[in-house]
Amino acid sequence: MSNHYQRIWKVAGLIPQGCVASYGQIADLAGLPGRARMVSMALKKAPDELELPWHRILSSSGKISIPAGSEARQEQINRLQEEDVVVLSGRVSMKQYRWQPDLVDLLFQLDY
DNA sequence: ACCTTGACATTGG
DNA sequence: GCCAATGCCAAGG
Repeated sequence: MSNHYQRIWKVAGLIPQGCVASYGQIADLAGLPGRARMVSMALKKAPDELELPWHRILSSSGKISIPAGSEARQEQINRLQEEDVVVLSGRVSMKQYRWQPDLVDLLFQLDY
């Protein structure tokens, strides 16, 4: 598996409960600017045992990106609401919940 | 190697 | 805020 996935998984795993991030934001933090779509792929391929908080990752507009009708979509909504994140019409207010990590801490966390 | 697909982002109307 | 057009790029056929 490419080390890009590893980096994405690592960053995604650091999103605190009650917060959300966009695919693009995770890509940026993983040192992969412009590759938001790779984040979605990496999440789909992530081993279950990593227990990544995939539900905290949304489109940049705050909309849930999982297609309607999918079972995972409702699961994402449920998980967010369990963390007291308000979801209205399949959307979360990025303004209120966006993760704003301390970049220095992040570097330590990622072993750079 | 070529073409299509997508759990994306940005821009312009 | 919604939508369409564009750009993007790894995966899978």
